[in-house]
Amino acid sequence: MPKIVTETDRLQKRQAILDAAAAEIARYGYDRANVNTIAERAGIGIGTIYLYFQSKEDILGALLDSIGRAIDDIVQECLTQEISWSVRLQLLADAFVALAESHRDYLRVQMSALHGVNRDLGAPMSEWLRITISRLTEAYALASEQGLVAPLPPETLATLVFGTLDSFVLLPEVLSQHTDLSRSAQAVARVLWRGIAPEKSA
Amino acid sequence: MPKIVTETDRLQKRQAILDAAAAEIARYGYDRANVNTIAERAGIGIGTIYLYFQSKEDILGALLDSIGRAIDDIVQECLTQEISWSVRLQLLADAFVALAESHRDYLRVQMSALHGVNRDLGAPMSEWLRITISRLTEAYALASEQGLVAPLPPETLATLVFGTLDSFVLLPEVLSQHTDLSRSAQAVARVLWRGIAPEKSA
Amino acid sequence: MPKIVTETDRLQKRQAILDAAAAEIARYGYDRANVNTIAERAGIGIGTIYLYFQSKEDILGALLDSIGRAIDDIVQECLTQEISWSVRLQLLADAFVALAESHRDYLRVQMSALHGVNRDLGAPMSEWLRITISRLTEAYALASEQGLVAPLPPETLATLVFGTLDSFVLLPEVLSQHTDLSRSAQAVARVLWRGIAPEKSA
Amino acid sequence: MPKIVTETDRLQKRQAILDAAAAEIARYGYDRANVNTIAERAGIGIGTIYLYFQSKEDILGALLDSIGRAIDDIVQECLTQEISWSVRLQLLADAFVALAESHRDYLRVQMSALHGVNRDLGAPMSEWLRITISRLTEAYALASEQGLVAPLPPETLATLVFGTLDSFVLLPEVLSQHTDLSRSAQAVARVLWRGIAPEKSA
DNA sequence: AATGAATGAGCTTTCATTCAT
DNA sequence: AATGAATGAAAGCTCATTCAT
Repeated sequence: MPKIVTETDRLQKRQAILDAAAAEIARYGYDRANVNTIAERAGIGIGTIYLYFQSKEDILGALLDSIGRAIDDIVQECLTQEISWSVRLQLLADAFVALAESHRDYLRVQMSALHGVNRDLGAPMSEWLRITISRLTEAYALASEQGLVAPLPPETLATLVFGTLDSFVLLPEVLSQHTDLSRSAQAVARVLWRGIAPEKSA
Repeated sequence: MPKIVTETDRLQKRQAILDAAAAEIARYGYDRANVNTIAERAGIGIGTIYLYFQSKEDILGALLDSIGRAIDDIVQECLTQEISWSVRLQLLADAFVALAESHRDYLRVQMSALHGVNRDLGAPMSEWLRITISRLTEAYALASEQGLVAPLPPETLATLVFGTLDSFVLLPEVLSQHTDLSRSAQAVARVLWRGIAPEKSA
Repeated sequence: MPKIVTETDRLQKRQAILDAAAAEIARYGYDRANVNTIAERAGIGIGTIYLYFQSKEDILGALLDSIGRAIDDIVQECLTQEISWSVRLQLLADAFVALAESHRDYLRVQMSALHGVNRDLGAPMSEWLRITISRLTEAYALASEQGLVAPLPPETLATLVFGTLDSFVLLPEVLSQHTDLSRSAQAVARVLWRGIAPEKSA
Repeated sequence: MPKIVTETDRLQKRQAILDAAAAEIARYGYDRANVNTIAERAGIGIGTIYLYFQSKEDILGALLDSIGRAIDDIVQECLTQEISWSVRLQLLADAFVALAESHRDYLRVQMSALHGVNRDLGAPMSEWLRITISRLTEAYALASEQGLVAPLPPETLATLVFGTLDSFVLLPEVLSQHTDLSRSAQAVARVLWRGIAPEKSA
């Protein structure tokens, strides 16, 4: 009779590995994150890691997939709702703050992949990024046609949204400042909205 | 009789090492950049590197110092001039584009340090960042008092400027898009200006 | 109430493990043969292997014992019969061919142990080898006394018989040649017989 | 001025590594031979091994190439000389004994590759084997046409020569017997000659 | 009796750094 | 000053074995 291991158990352990990996990679970067340490953090043996993931790179892939999907969900959710773009931006900023507070390590891993590691390792991330950006671009184009927002080249939109929103989590950490993210989010959302609001003149 | 090596020679060789290192780190990330390859690229022997730098980390430090100073120079230059903030933002964006085009590798190294590697390694960079940001913040605060721009929490300003401007170089590369940076810069500068322009007094 | 497992069941399962192990070791060599794969091939769980054998090394021991005994049986059978040495050699060669065709994997494992792995692991095999060789040597000495064969140092006999007969299976495989073993056996037996036939008394 | 390392130095060090590797592989088999131990035996650092060889497998390749070429040289030398096949066999046997005494480890490595390790690792060896065997076969066929030796299928010849000659070194070791190889060689050469001598009857 | 998830010792290989020349 | 052969710590990964079920 085999040891009974429920699917839930498996998923929990898998998640424990991912969390431990995210913490290590966030702190030391992908290359310096040590698989032994990750196992230790996750409270399991080294070999066990390789029962759940094919390789260290595979772990990174899973992390990037997870955070990439989370961000895309947020964006999708914000775009789906029938609200003004002013509110939408606010919602988006708030959701980013929430994500930053619940999954700060994951967000830092994404950043790390975006800039710090070998390009091909970041593939799972840039796939999501492309999806999310095209989602944003499409919605924005529609709103622009309806005169709800000022027209904007698509790449500018992406730059604004990702460049700005991602910087929330990051800069305060790098500068060792302790900022109130929520307050900061409101300010940024307001600036962005004023920046993209349609021209008032008739 | 020791070979006479002029100060100029030394500086040229040092610069060759830095350029080679920037290229390697930009391509592979700090950890995977190979000191042997850097030496080869720079056209010198491996041992020679260690006559100019204490360690690989020291090279990174010098790179970050160099790019950090360059950015600070740009910002300082932009803030010094007696121009409207609308023009100033445009100038700043253009200067970033110019930097991205002349020192793309250095900029990518900065990004890599900002997100991808061990916090300690990024120290030389965050020092410059702090200097530059406080310079910006101060100037902005003054402008805000004079009613030239809308009031804004300092951390929001930093987020906007760095988050947005850094994203110029980056996102197109990650998404494998070929964008016209200059055009994009103009759009972003305009949006930023509209975002921070003072409320029109009725 | 413990499950009733007949002795036959045990032996069948044991044999299944041995066959699977022989196949794996023949293909990959002892060290690279994977116990997991062996279990899978045998259609049982990994843990079960260790109910039948103490260790991987123990499995190898059993294999070597099995093939060693089989070869000794063949030699003993050939030596027991009342036939001329000319026919005896032919019989021996044919029996080797039959063994090679029915138990090729086992034979390859023996070879692997003879040359490829740690000396200690080969102990169960060299024991049988010694027995078989002394059996051969003894019979040959008797025949030599009776003038049925030319006198020969014992180690030469062993070299000839084992060196030659073992090569049947092997060389064609290594050289990726497809040979008709039976025909080859006849030729070798003839050469050997001519080689050891007694000097014709003038 | 670079450290002057002569080609001779390089070759000596390379040879030291090969000798150490041969000793380790001969004792423990390829898979269990430890690269660290090989380096230690060779009196160098671990990293140095990888300045001379690409990988562990590459070392094995060099060993097999070396012993394969040595054997081929012996066979070629024996076949080139204008002597009777009776003497030729004697010469061959003696040369094998000499090789066995000067390069026993190499010979055991060859055996190990022939039987013990994954087939593809043995590629460099079977190439030489094919060359040597076709050399032998060709020469034998010619002699056979001239009536100097009895006709024999080519694969039988290969079996006899390699199977027999290789067994010299091996069996005594496996059986832990101390044999006088030279005396044994003579006996075997004689038997082989009688076995392949042309039929006397007109 | 049977299972297979879990383990961790041990392996090969890389690469920043040193130092004799 | 300049070199590059030599080094060895440290890393990711495998797989024989155990043991709770």
